[in-house]
Amino acid sequence: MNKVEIFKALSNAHRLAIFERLCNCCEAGTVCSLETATSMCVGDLGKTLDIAPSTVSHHMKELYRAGLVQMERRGKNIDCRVVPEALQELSDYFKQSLKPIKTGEPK
Amino acid sequence: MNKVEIFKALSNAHRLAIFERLCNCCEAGTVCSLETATSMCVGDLGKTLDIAPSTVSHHMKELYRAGLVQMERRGKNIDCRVVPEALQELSDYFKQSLKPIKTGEPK
DNA sequence: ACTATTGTTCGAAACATATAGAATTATAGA
DNA sequence: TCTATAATTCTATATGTTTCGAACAATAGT
Repeated sequence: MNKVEIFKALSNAHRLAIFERLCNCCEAGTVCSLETATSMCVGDLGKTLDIAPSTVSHHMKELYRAGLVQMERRGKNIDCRVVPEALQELSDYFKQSLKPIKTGEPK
Repeated sequence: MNKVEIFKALSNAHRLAIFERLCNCCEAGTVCSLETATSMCVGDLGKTLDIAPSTVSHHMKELYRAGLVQMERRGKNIDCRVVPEALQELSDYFKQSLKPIKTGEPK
């Protein structure tokens, strides 16, 4: 899990929007656990972003290479979903940095 | 707190190294809470990274603009330290994305 | 005041990224 | 098989980023 690649993937406004959309792809007013989370296809993810399909595709590739999303063909569409382990690891990464308590004598 | 700017700041290997060094600036074998955490000066942060001082300075500016670090002059040096609230917020950001549970009927 | 130390700012070169459009691939349905 | 839809790959261009060195600024000590 390469942190630089991950942060690079999230460092673009369009990609972050796509990523967040995938994180919140449950419809309002529904129970949405990780198991029941709906996926979204590449076309849907690009909507309202005002960028070309080829650009959306490129951004998805970056998110995929960073290990943030999974992609799987389902018919004509390609289902995209967030990799929950990545979210967990990132949450832990910052939480751990927050509490660098080590054993021993204080300075 | 602009997420894109934050991830952009962490998306470079040198800047991430500087950031992590600041997160772990307590010496091994010491108790190191946020209050007692030592700061590091710009020069120290650049050591072992093999980049010019002007480049380190530029990277610090990026981390500062993103709100990830504080900087304060102390004599000839400029003390740098991580902003703990930023770490907390980032940890929460990913944790929250991990559990997008909403009330209502399942799909 | 002079000097050494520590950082910053500026300008230029090298490198990387974002984007669109055209051509291409894969699938589903008539 | 032909057509429409969904997405990717490729190519080119415009824009941003990283980096260094030189010049500058601020501080501390002599």
